[in-house]
Order: sequence, then structure tokens, then C-alpha cells
Amino acid sequence: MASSSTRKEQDDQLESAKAEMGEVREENQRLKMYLNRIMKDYQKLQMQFYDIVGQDSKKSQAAENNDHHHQQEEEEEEEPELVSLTLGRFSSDSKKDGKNKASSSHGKEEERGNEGLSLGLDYKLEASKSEVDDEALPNPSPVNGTQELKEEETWPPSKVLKTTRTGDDEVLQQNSVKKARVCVRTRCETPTMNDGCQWRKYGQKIAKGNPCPRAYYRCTVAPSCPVRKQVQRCAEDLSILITTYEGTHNHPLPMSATAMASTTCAAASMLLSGASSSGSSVASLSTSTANLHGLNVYLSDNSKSKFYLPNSSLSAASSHPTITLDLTSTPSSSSSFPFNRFSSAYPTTSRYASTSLSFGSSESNTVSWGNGLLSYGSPSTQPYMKNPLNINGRPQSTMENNSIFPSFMQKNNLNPPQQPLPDTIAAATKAITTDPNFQSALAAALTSIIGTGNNNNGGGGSGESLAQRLKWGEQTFAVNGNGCGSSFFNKPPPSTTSQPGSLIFLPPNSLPFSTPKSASTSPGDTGNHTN
DNA sequence: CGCGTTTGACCAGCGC
DNA sequence: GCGCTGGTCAAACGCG
Repeated sequence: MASSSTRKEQDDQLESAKAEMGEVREENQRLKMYLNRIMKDYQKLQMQFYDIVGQDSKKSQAAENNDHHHQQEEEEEEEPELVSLTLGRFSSDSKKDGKNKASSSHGKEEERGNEGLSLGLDYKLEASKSEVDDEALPNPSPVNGTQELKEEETWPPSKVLKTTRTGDDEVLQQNSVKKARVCVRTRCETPTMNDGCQWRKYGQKIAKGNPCPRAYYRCTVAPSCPVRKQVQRCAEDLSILITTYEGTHNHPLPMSATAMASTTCAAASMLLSGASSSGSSVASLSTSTANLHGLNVYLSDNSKSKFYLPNSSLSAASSHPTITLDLTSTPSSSSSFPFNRFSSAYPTTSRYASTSLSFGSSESNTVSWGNGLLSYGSPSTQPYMKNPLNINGRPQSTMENNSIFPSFMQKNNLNPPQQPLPDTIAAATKAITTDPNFQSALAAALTSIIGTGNNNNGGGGSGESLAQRLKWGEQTFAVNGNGCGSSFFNKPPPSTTSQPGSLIFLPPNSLPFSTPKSASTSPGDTGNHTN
């Protein structure tokens, strides 16, 4: 009797399991359909976009003859390609898009630009690989995604703008919108995290609430490059280095820098995609946390707190949407995600959402990164580079190694970084993206993040008009213009067919973490030489 | 001598 | 309006 009953139970379970599987299959089918639909919509929009752009360019050309302002626009058309497209994302249409962005300050165009943005990330990623980018851009910055977004949002500090620093680009960047920042938290013993770029320190300041001085760096790869970064130690954990990137590289980046750039780009894209939907959706994002198989996606609404320590002060300047990539190894999974405390520590009073992505070691798949490269492995092997690359043949060692905490560094007698191999990175990326758990988790996370958002589009944004409403299952997603993040789902990789029954993800190569095939340049100098 | 860092001063934004 | 703070500038300094 008992045995039969148990057997029956088993059968029932089996049946139910089968039924579930069937449902899941149906779900997958449905998702596929949606995906196809999205693709069609995307293509349609793309076509429309091209048309509009084409018309627009004609108009502007005509107008240029009569108007100086338009002349400016034209100039922008030249530069914009570097600036707006630095992301390298848009392929053939990138130019057009760039143009739009350049003139994004004007209504319609802005919309279009946004559209391009929202749809473009994939492009960028592809483009970065293809020669299109190079062809299209005289001075293309292959990567750095953040940039374009930021570019679009402008590199804000008005002061900065006032300084005649960037000339043409400056004009482009003078959009009123605040630019997103990408904060990267890494467990890095070195004074600064080497991201492959060349930086020059132009200032240092002690921020209130944090005994550790904050160093200001400017990208010196190109004289006119607007990109800056702030480096600061975490007051609570001096081993954690907080690097904040702002701006867009308007120049080609060294291979070793592309990884970071891409990643920050994606992060910013994600942030902006959320932020673009304006306050309400941001708010919806604000409390979302998801553990994506080791990839913690944390969306918080404390722009004020940003990534800083709870007790560190965040200035009023916090009006930048900030996304935080937590590359520190978090002892536990998402639930104890370090930033949680931040969110709790800071009431959500901010104007912009702060988004955190944690690549901690919550699971077997640990992805941490330093030196512009990802390392795939144990958190303990925190990669860092003491000796920055010699791009341009200049010794960079002095540039970033004036540590904020030299003594600290010396004390800890840092070990030479373990250089992550490009393959490793690719493997990590692949592992993450191909993992069904990841995909499903991501789907769930997205559902919770986006779906719950409802995207009320409370206002502000240009988003609404641009918003493409996508029906995803029962959820309705509004994909807003700025959202590169959304583009993750908008377009399946050209070369890769959508993964069956799962969300489309960029192929590892096109992921933010995609790394230069030859990361040779970078870590070479595993230099132990301390300053 | 050139280049990069250091550091004090200055400016602007924000909150009270 | 005032004070605080973050961010930037630029002269001085140090190093190779």
C-alpha cells in the first residue's frame, strides 16, 4: 500500500515535472516568437531611423549653408563620429547615429539618437570587431562604451566645460543631461587599477567622510580626451579600490584598455537604460537585486551614496547616474551583496539610480577583473597591475603609482598580479553567458527589474516617445532610448543564432568583457616594482 | 630639460 | 546669503 502510494506520488511528480517541462518549452517558444517580433520591430525601426537620418542630413546640409549653428553641427558630424561612436558599437549606421547624437540636443534628433542607442549596443560590440568602426571613424575609439552614453549625457561638470579643454568635443558634450559614471570596485592593492589607459593625475583631494584621498586622473592617451577617472580607496576596506570613470574616449584605445572600456560601457548602458526611463522606472530598478549565477546585478537608488562608503560623504555632485561594478570578491552571493548595505544606508532620495554590478565570487564562476582584463578564477587572485602599460612608449609607471596609499601598498607587500589570459576571459564570459542557469536567472532578474518597473515613465525623459514597447511574456517592457542595456535583448548577435529557449545574449566576444585577442600589451609588466 | 606629480587656491553647485 | 564640498587649475617641485 505504502509503496504503491509512494509510487503514485512519484508518478505524479513525474507527470507534473513533464507538464512543467512542457510549459517551459511553450514558454521558450513564446520567447522565441517575441524575440523574432522584436527583431522585426528592430529592423523596422532601423529602417525608419535610416530614412529619418537621411532626410535629416539633407536638411542639415541645406541649412548649414545659411546657418552657423548648423555649421557647428556639421563640424560635429566630423567629430561626432569619434565622440559619440567611440563606443564603436554602431556599425554602418553608426555614423548617422553619431550625427544624431551630436545634434541630440534637438528634439527629434535626440529621439532618433536614443533610438540608435537603444538599439545600438550590439552594433557597437560587433562593430568594434569589424573594420566598419575603423573605417567609419577617423579617430574611432574602439571601445569604451560608457563613453558614448556619457558622451550623450555629457561630461557634466560645467566647470570642466568652461575650461577650453576639449574644443570641438566640448561642444558636443555640452548637453545638459548629466552623464553617467561607472564605478568599479576592485580588490586591488595597487594604487590604481590598471585599465590599460594612460592617465595623468591632475588633482587629489580628501573627500569628506573618507580619510583616503581621492585622486583625479585624466586620460592622456589623446590630448583632447575628456575621460577622467577618480580613484579612491574604500575607507572600510583599504584593499578595495574604487575607480570612477567619466567621459568618453575620443581616440582609439589600446587593446588592453578595451576590456574595461567595453565593460564600463555596458554598465553605463545598463544604467542609462534604466535611468532613461526616468524616475519611476529608476525607482523600480532601485531595489532590484539579482544574482545571475555569480554575476550580481544590483540596482540601487542611491545616487547619493553611489558606491561610496556609508559614512563617506557624497557630495552634492552626486547628480550623476552612477553604475557600480563590484569586482571585489564577495564572500557570499547576492543576498549579502556588499552594496545592499549602501542601499539601506542611504535612503532613496537620489535623482539618479545607482546601479551596481557585482562580479564577485559568489559562485564557482568568479569573474574579477583588473588591468583591464578579466580574471576568471578564485577571488584571491585579484589581478592588478602595478606597472601600467607603456602605451606610446612612455613609462607609465609613475603615473598611476603615486599611490594614494603608498605605505599601505608597501606594507602589504603586494604580490605580482596574476595575469589573466585572454582566453580565460573569453572562457569566463562564455561560461557565464552560456550557462543556462545564468540565462534563466537573468531572465528572472530582468523580469523583476524591468517587468516590475512598469516603466511608468514618470516624466522627464525623452524615453517615452522612443520607448519601444516590447511585450515579453506577460510583461511589457519599455525599451528606452538610451538603454544600451536593452539592446542586449534587442538584437541577437548576427553570427550567433539565438540560443534556444533562452534570452538572447551577446556572444562572449561581444560582451563587455570581451577582451582583446592579444592582451599581450597589458600585464606584461607584472611589474612588482613598486613605484 | 622634459614630463608627471604635488598641493594650495579657486570656482561652482548644493544644502541650510 | 553663507558655508561646505567636490572638482579643477596651475605653479612649484621631483625624478629620470
